[in-house]
Amino acid sequence: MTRTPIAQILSSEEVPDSVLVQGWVRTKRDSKAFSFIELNDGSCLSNLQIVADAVLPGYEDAVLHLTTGASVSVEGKIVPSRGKGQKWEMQATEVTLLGLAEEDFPLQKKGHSMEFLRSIAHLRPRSNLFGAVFRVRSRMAYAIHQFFQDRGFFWVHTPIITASDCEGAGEMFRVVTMDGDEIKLGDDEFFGKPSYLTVSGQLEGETFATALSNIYTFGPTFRAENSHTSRHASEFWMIEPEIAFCDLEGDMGLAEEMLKYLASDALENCSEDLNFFNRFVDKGLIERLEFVRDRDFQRISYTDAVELLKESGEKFEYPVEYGLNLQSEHERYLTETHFECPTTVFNYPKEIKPFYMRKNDDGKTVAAMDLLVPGIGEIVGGSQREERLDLLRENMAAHDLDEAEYSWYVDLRRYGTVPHAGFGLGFERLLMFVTGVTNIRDVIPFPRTPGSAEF
RNA sequence: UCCUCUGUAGCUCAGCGGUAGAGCGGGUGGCUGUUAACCACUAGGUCGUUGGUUCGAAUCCAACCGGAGGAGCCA
Repeated sequence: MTRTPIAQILSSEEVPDSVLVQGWVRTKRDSKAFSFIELNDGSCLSNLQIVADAVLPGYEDAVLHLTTGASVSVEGKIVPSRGKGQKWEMQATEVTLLGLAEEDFPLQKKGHSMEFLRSIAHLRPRSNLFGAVFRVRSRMAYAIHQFFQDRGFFWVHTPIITASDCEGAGEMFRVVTMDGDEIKLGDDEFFGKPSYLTVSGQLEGETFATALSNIYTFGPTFRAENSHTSRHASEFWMIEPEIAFCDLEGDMGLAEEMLKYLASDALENCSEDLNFFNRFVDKGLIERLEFVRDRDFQRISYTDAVELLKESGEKFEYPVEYGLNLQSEHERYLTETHFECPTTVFNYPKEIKPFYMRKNDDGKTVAAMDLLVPGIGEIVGGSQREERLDLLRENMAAHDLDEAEYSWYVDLRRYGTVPHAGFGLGFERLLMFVTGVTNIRDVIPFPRTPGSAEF
C-alpha cells in the first residue's frame, strides 16, 4: 500500500476505506483499552488522530511506549471522528514502529522559545510553527516563478561566483583555493584574479534583459557584513527582475503588483498555515495581507518625504535633511505611522545611490525606489538604470570606478542601448512579511549569520 | 564595529549572600472517547567558563565564551 499524505485525508469529502499513513508522533494519550496518537507528516499543519486499540497485535511494543517524536507507519480505516476538533480520524489495524525518539527529544508540545528552536535547526521543521513557515516558503517560491512566467519573464541563472562587485551592495566573501593551509593568492589565484560570492545578480541580469527583454533571477546571495539584526543574514535569497523598455514608473508598478500577487496567493493557498500565524505569531496578519491585496500602495518622492518628516512634529533621534539617507526610524514613521500601508519612496539624491542608477532631468536625483512595508522596512530596492553611455561613464568616474573592470557592462550602452529598470526583492523579508515571523533567522532553513554557520 | 539585555534540570522559568525549586517533558502505576487530557509516585543539576571578594557565592565583582535586541549597512 502506498502512503497517503495526511493533508489529502483531512481535506477529503470521501476517503478510501483503508489507507497507510506514515509520520511522526506529536503526542499520545493512553487509556486502558486504547491510545490516541496524534500523527503529523508535514503535509499540513493538522495532525491525524489515530485510535489504536489495546488488542492490536504488538500494541505493547509499538504503541504503548511511543513518545513524542517517534516515527510510525499506520494502516487503518478512516472514519468520522466521534470526538470534537476533527472531522476524520483513523481506526488503526496495524501500527509499525519505525524509530523511537529517545527520552531527551527536545521538542515538546508547548512553550519553546525561538532562540532554542534555532539551536536545534535540524529538528525545528517538526514543530507546528516551522512546518508552517517552510510550507509557506515553498509556496511563495512557486508563486514568484508563476508571477513572472505568466508575464513572459525568463528565469536567468546568474553566477554565484563573480569577479565584479555590484558597487555599494555590501561587503563580499572572497572565494579562494588552498594548498594545505596556504591560501592561493595573486598569480596562483584560481580564476586569475580575485573572485567573490555574489552580492547581486543585477549587472549580469541587465545583460540578459537587453537580449530577452524581461528576465528575473532567483537565487542565493551573500553579504559579509557584520550585521546583528533580526533582518540581516549572511546568506539569503533574492529575486531580481530586470525589464527592458521600462522606466521607473513601470518598475514601481511591477514591484507593487508582485507584492499584491504574493499576498493574494498566500491567502488563497496557505490559509491553514496563515491562520496559525494569525493566532500565535501576529494577530493582525491576515487583515494586513488582505489590505495589501486590496488597497493601493502609497508613493512619495524622497524630497516630499523629507518635507513630510520635517513637518511631522515627530522627534527623531537622527536628523532629517535633504541629502541624508532616511534612517530606519524615518522609514518606520512613513509606513507605520503616517501612511499605515506599504509605501514606495522614489527619486533619491544621486550622491547616496550607486553608479548604475539613472540621473533625472533635475540633475540632482536618480530614478531609484525603495518599497517599505510596516514592521520590516525595506523589502524592495530598485531603480531605472542609466542607459546613456556618456552619463554612465560620468557616474562611474564620480564613484571612482575603473571603467575597464566593467567594460562588458558599459558595452550594453554601446550596442543598442535601451531604457531599462529592475529591482531586488529579499525573499526572506517577503516571508517575514507574509508569515508575521519577526526574525529572518526563522524563515530560512539553516541561517548563516556572523559567527554562526551550524548545520 | 558600537550600545543594551541575557545565560539555573531535556524545555519554560522562579530563587538574587546561608543545605538547588516548580511546571512541562521522561520513567512507573492508576483513570478516562481523549485532544496542551487528568491523578499519584519517581529519576534528573560542577547554577555558561575562569578568576576574585566573603566564614560562606547560583546570588556580589572582573574577564572570557554563547544567545538576544537595537544602530549602521542593506534585501
